[in-house]
Amino acid sequence: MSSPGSPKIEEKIITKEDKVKSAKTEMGEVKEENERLKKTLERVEKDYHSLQLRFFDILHKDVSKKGVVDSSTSHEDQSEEPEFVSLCLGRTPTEPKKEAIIGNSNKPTEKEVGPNLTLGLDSKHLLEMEVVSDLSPMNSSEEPKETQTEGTLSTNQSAKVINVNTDISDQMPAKRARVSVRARCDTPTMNDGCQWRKYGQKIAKGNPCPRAYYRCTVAPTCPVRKQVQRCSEDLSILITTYEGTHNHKLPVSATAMASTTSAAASMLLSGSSTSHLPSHISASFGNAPTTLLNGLSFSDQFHESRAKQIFSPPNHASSHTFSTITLDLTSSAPSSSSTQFHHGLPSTMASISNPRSSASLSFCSPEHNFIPSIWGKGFHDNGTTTTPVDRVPTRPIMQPNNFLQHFYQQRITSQTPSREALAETITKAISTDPSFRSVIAAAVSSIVEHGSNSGKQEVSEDILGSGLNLKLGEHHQSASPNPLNQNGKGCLTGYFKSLSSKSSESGNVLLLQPPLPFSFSKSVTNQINRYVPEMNTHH
DNA sequence: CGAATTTGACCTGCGC
DNA sequence: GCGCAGGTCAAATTCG
Repeated sequence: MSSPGSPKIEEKIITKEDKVKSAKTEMGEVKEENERLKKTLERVEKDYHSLQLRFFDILHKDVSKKGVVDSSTSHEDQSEEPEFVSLCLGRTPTEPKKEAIIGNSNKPTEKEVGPNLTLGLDSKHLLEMEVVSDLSPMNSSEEPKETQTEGTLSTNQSAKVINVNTDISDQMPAKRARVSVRARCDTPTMNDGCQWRKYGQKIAKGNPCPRAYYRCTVAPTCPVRKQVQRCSEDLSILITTYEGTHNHKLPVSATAMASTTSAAASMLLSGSSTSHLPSHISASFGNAPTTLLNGLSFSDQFHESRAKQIFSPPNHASSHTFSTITLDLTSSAPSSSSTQFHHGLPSTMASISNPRSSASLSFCSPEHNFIPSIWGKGFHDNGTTTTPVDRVPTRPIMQPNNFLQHFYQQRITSQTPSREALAETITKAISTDPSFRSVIAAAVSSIVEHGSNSGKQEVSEDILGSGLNLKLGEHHQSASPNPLNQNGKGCLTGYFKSLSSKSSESGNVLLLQPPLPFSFSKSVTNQINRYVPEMNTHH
C-alpha cells in the first residue's frame, strides 16, 4: 500500500537536506570569508604597526640627529644647551632633555603637550625661564624663588621646572639672553609698563645715536636692565633691549611685555641650542615679507646671504656670551613702501648677528597695511593715545597651515608638508620644537594673562591640539585708558593693557595679537635733533 | 628739596 | 701690554 503522500515527504526531506547542505556550504563560505577578513585585518594591523614603528623611528632619528649636530657644533653647548624643553617654554637642562627625547619617541599626545605648554605659560615658569636665560650673578643671587612666584599669572606647579632651576646654575655658566624689540616709536622710550631709571648713556660704535641704559626701579634689587637706542638707519625705530628677570611683582601693564620677552628669550635659548637656530634670532611682528601668508608666519630665512644683514643690534657685549632675539615690530609699511629698508631688505626681516644661519619670525597680518592701520594711523593721527580699534580693517587670521608650514618647513625640512599630514606635523612640531612651543606660549600667555575666564590648560590644549587655530592681530583696544600713556611718553602699555582674552571666541579659535603696540613717528625728518638729546626715561 | 637725569670717569673683557 | 668698546658708577646738574 503506498500512500500518495510518501514521495512528497521524501521530497521534503531531500529539500530540507539540500537546504541544510547549502546552509552549511554557505556557512563555510562565510567562515572562509571571515577568515579572509580576519587575515586582512591582521595584515592591516601589521602594516599599521610597522608604519607606526617607522614613524617613531623617524621621529627618534630626527631627535638624535639634532643631538649629534648639537654636540658637534658646539661643545660648550653640549652641557649647557639642551635641545628640548620638557615642561617649560624656556631652555631646560640636560636631564629634562632626555625625558623630552623619550617623550618624543613615544609620540607625545596633545594631552602631554597641552599641560606642558600650560606650565610654560605660567608666569612663574616664565620667570624661571628667564632665570635660565639670564645667569648673571645678580639673578642667581637676588632672585629668591618666593618672589618669582609672585608673577601676575596664577601658578601651576612643576617639579621638573623647579629642578631645572637648580641645575641651571651648574650647567650654564655664562649664556645670557636678551630680547631686543624694534619698534617704531617717537617717544624717548617704549612704555612697557615698568619703571626705569636711567643710569648711563653711551655712544656706541656704529650708531651715532646714543644708547641709554636703564634699570628697573620697581624693586630696588631688580636686576633687569634695558638699553634703548635709535636705529641709525631709521630714527623712528627704537631698539629696546631687555636683559634679566624681574624679581618682583610686575604692574599689570608690564606683564605682557615681560612674558613676551621671556617667551622670546626662551625661544632663542632653546633654539640656539639646535643647529637650526642661530644665537641671534629675529622675529617680526607686522607686515609680512612676500613669503608670508596669513597671520603668524615664519619666513624662511635660512640663507646665508640674509644672515649678513642688517642693522647692528644695540648690544653685543664683547665680554659676555649674549644671545639676542629681536622682535621686530617695525614693519609698518606696505610691502611697496620705502619706509624702511636695511640694505635693501625689508626691516621686517630684522637682524641677524650670527652669520651661521638666521631665523626670522614674523607675526604678520595678511593685510598689507594692517599694522600701519593700527599702530600707524591709530596713534598717529592726533599724536595722542587714540584708540585705534576702529581702524582695524579686518581680523587677520593665523591659520595653522601657514603657521605650521612655514615654521615647520623652516625648522625641520625644506619641503612643505602636505595638508593631509598637518595634524601629524602639528604634533611633531610641538613635541620636538621648543621654539614652536615658545611662540605659541607667547601668544597664549598674552591672552591668558589678560583673560579672565577660561583655564590655561584648556586654552593650551586648544591651541596645541590638531585644531590649532590661532588668530593674529586683531587689535582689540579696550576703552580702558592707559595711565602710562597719558603723559604721552609711552608706546607700549596701552596696547598691552588692551590685550583682552579672546578665549571665549568660538571653539578653539584663539586670538593672537601682536603683543606690542606702538605709536609711529609723524615724521622721520630731523629726528636726530629730536631724539638724540631726548634720551630721557619716563615714569 | 628730593628725585631723576646727565655725563665724565672708571672697570672689564677682548682682540691685536 | 695696549687700545678699544661696552657697560656701570657716582658726582654734578636739572627738574618738578
